[in-house]
Order: sequence, then structure tokens, then C-alpha cells
Amino acid sequence: MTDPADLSWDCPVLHVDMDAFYASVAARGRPDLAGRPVVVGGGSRGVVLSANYLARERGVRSAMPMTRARRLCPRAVVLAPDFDTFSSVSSSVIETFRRVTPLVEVLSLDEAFLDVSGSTRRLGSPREIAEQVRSYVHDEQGITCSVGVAAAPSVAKLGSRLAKPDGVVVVPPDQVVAVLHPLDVGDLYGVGEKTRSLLHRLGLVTVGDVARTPVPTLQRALGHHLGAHLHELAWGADRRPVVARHAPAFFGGEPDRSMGAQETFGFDTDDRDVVVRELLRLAGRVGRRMRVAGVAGRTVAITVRFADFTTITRSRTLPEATDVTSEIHRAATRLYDALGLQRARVRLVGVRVEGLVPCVRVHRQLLLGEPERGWREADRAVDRAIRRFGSDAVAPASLLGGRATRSA
DNA sequence: TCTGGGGTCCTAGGACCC
DNA sequence: TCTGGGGTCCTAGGACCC
Repeated sequence: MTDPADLSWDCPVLHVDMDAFYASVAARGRPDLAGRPVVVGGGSRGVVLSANYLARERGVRSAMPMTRARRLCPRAVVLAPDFDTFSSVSSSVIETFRRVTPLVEVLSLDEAFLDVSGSTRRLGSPREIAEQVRSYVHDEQGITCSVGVAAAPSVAKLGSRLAKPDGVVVVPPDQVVAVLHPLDVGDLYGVGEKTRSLLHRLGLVTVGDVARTPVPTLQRALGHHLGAHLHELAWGADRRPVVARHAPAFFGGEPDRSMGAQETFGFDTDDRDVVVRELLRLAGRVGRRMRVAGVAGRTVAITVRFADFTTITRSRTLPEATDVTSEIHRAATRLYDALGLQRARVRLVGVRVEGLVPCVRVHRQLLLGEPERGWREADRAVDRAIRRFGSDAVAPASLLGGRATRSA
């Protein structure tokens, strides 16, 4: 108990964030990569998913176009992402967290909140627990993480950022204001580039500036919700409890509200047939994931991004929820055709189904008829074949040979 | 040489109903 | 006959996060 402030915390929260997670996992067991910049990403039109710290020294950042990253850091080793491995390492790390506390709120593959208020008697001060978590992760998974410790989740999250890489930052309650207020407003969770520059234009540059601005003023500038929310965050007053849950729809988790898939073409296209075939592939992917999860949805939405990067969405709500690939595809195609595009060059299309509910709650009138019943059974057969033989085994006839259009 | 893919939430306007 | 308000659903877009 080196930290007297620890004792005054009614509810200490840890935010654990893996350091350059994808890049670290991808480089594990690769001594040949030691001392080299590593970038995970790919595709001719892709972006950086993760960069290790040597690559970051050259200015490489997440979400940066790969072309730019290669220019900034020609020596970088570029690795393709392997999400199966990332997921499995992530699951192991989360199991490690659960040895410390059952109150683990998983935010993504590489970060989580841990409420350790029930663990201090057994494991020591919050700082000591943070160090234990770090050594467990390092010893068992061979990667490093950073931990922020505070009484509020939002402050703990800022702490882990300040701790990076490979460190711990504890922000006791009586130091929250001193730590928060000098930071740039862009450091607040929920403030991206647009909101940051809006606030800067208003003369609100630091978190302290936001904290000292009346809530109604913030609400006029940012909207009712965000205005009030940012004011709270600026005082470190986020008292949202840590909720034990797994982000994706795993057991016990809340079902996703929507499921979608999208894909950028290898080359922009103005060929309707190419787009409609792609919509079929995407509808198939989404439908299969919905059937695996046991959910159905009523609203089908498409996204279309044009060559100039302008992006539109169109959606239509069906009379009945569906998880049938052909129904999703039909709705998506109608939405696309309703755009009435002539020579527009399309860069990306996406399909999403929203308003998901568990299938058991969908009281389909099964008198609906044979055609629909037939499609459902066809979907099940395809799902079974894919489970047995892999996703290359089965495809609608119209997709056969279609892949060349994406990679040619 | 530009800019991925998976999501969530908020806002705002219009339709519609009470 | 005129006027108003509240609630909900639908649609489109935007911002944000990892």
C-alpha cells in the first residue's frame, strides 16, 4: 500500500490496452523481425491496421493509407492481418483479466475495463494489481500492454494512453483535474477530428477550457447530448459502472444491433452486374452470420461509395424480419437500382441488416409460403456445406468466376 | 499514391397517430 | 374549423471508435 490515495477509492477501475496489438501478435515468435519496423495491413487500396513503435517513429499511424505508410517507412515489414490468431490471443488475455476480477468489460479485441474494487483485499493496491496484470500478459502471451488506473472509466482510459507504451499511470481522484485540464480537447473520448477543430475554432483548446464552459453553450455548439457529455468528461465525472460483458455476441452478451459487410473493389466500376454480384456475396456473408447468431432483422441498408469518396446510404424496412440471403440481396439490389446510376464509378458497396432481434422472437407467419421456405432451406444447406468444406466450397452460380473482377 | 471494415450512437425532418 | 403538442417510426447523414 504505497499509495495512500488508493484507500480513498470506492471503485478503482483499470483500463488495459495492448500495445500495438496486431503488430505485436503478428511479430511474436519472429526473431528476424526484432529491431525492425512492422506494419500490419495490406491490399493495394488498404490502410494500416497496426504499426509497431519503430514504424510509428517514422510517422506511420493506424488508418493511414498503406501507400503513404510505405513511403514514410520503406524498410517496414508489412504483414497481412490474421484475425483468427488475433481473436485467440485476445480471448486468452481476457481470461487472464478474469483471474483478477469477474468484472471485465471487453471493449474490443485489444482493450478492456476491469473493476477491481473487489480485488484489492486479495491482490493489493490498484497499482499493484495493474502491475500484476501486465506481467501476466507479458509472461503468458509475449506481448506488452499499458494500464490506466482511476476512479472513472474515462479517466482510466486516458491514463492508459499516457502510460504507453508498456507502462502504468495512476490518476488518484484528487489529481484528476490537474491531469485532465492541460490536455487537448481531442484527447477526450468521443472527440474526433471534426469536433476537435470545431472546438478549437470556438477557442476551446484544452480540456480545462471545455470544463469551464457552461453546458448550454456546449450544447448549442455540439448538440444536446454531446455537449452535456463532454462537460462531464472534462471534469472526470464519468461514473458509468463497469459492466461485465463481452463486446461481440458471445454467450450471455447482448446481441448486435446490426450486422453488415462491405468491400472496396480492386478498381472502381460502373458495371451494374459487377455491383449486383458483389451485393450477392455480401448478402450471403451477412445472412450466414445472422443465421449463426440466430438473429433476423427488418431493415436492409446499402452503402455506396463513389470514386470521389462521397458515400451515401439507402435503407428500406421490410414488413417482416428476415435472415434469408436471397431476401437481403433482393432488397439491396432494389435499393441500388433505385439510385438510377448511369456512368457513376463505384468504389465500394456494403450491405447491412439493422434492427436485429433473436429469431425466436420473430413470429413469422409460416403460411408465408413455399418459395420463402425453399430459400431458407437452401440457405441452411449452404451453411452446412460451408461449415464442412470452407467458404470456397459453395457459391451461387452468378458468383463463379466473379472473383477475377475484384483482384484483376 | 490517397483514404478498410466492423460497428455504435446522435440528429433532424417528415409521416402518422392520438 | 382551426390549432397545438407529444410520441413513434422511418430514412439519411454524420461523427466517432477500434
